[in-house]
Amino acid sequence: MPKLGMEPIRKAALVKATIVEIGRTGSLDVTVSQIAKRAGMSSALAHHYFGSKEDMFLAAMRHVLTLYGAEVRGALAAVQGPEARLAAIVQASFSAGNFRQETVGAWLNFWALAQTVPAARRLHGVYQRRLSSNLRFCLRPLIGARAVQVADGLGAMIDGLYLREALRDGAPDRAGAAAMAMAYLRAELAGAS
Amino acid sequence: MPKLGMEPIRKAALVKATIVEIGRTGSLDVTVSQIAKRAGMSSALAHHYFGSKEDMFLAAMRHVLTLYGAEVRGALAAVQGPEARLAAIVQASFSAGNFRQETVGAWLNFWALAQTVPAARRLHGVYQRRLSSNLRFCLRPLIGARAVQVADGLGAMIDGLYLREALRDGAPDRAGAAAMAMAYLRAELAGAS
DNA sequence: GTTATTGTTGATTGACGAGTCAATAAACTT
DNA sequence: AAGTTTATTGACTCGTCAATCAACAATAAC
Repeated sequence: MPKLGMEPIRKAALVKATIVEIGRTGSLDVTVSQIAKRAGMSSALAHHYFGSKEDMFLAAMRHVLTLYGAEVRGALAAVQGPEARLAAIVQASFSAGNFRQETVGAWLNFWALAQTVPAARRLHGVYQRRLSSNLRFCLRPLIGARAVQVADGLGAMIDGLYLREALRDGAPDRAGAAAMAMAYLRAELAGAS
Repeated sequence: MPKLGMEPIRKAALVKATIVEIGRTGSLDVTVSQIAKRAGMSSALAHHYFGSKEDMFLAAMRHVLTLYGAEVRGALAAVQGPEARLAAIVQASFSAGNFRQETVGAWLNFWALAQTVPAARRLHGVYQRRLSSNLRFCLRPLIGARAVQVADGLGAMIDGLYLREALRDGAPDRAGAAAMAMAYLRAELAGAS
């Protein structure tokens, strides 16, 4: 019973299933069959829409990064003033949407993927630079030249908190992670040496 | 020409080769043959000494963690006073021995491994707790109850800096990474709210 | 010098998984 | 209604790789 216009629906389902499956098993060694099954179709169909497994991974990574970017942009649109905007970025980074077990697990594996697959590395680079630029933009009026370093530091801390979340036993601690990043920020803003 | 007493030598060679090969390819998808070849023996011999590939990975991870732990312990033995000891831990974390491309690449993949393999997760947990405990011990006399949070924060930042190192293009920046961690520390120690 | 014990490998097995293909079926086109 | 395009899958190919095995070599033990 082939309805037309399935392509976007199936692709979206596959992307979602890829993220879930990677997050669930905590590994990039998921088979196309597993993903396809979770998305409710045959592996052949998955290959039909995405040429290869790598394409599926890249689409999934792009999706995760897009969601994150959208959340940050949304949060930024709602507030004004450098401090509030910084807080918004941090909050978005640890929002309920992004900072869940499966997504964080996927992140960790995408990082590993970026080590090997050039396209993944490029993708990661784009988003890292975008975040860095956002942070610098907010920090500059507050601490001038030190903005560059603090932006890098905050970025590293956020990544580190994601990493630790992925390896934590027990429930995710969004509030704790966000508080930790904010504490760092407050400390760096206070000591304006 | 079988000389006796080969076991420890071969095992050590395999462990080293495992780390190099994982770091070089940036992935856990290295074949036993690749590792064995780099260690100068047949894959069958590798299986003879380590029962399975997973055992090889675990031994390699254990080795990396042991080296790191030894470096920290060595650095701690040389200095006294909380501030100096904290600086020593940070320095050791970014020492030339630990903070090189291939080792950092291996770390990232071990993190991914810890997501899936319980033994790897336990191993990682042990070392994370040990580091955390070391940091808290130094921080307590300086900032009291806040020591717990700052120790966690510093740990996350160090992990984050490792992560970013693994995905950086270009030469490693030990000094920069260490400076960033120290800046965080200084900021948190200064604002003793 | 015969019998373990340890070291070593080439060849083989067995499983698994990515990607292809041929076939079927429904929907749109003209 | 004949032809084209899109959707869909079961079956198949082909390669890879972890793990095993059978055999051989050298040293030690008795």
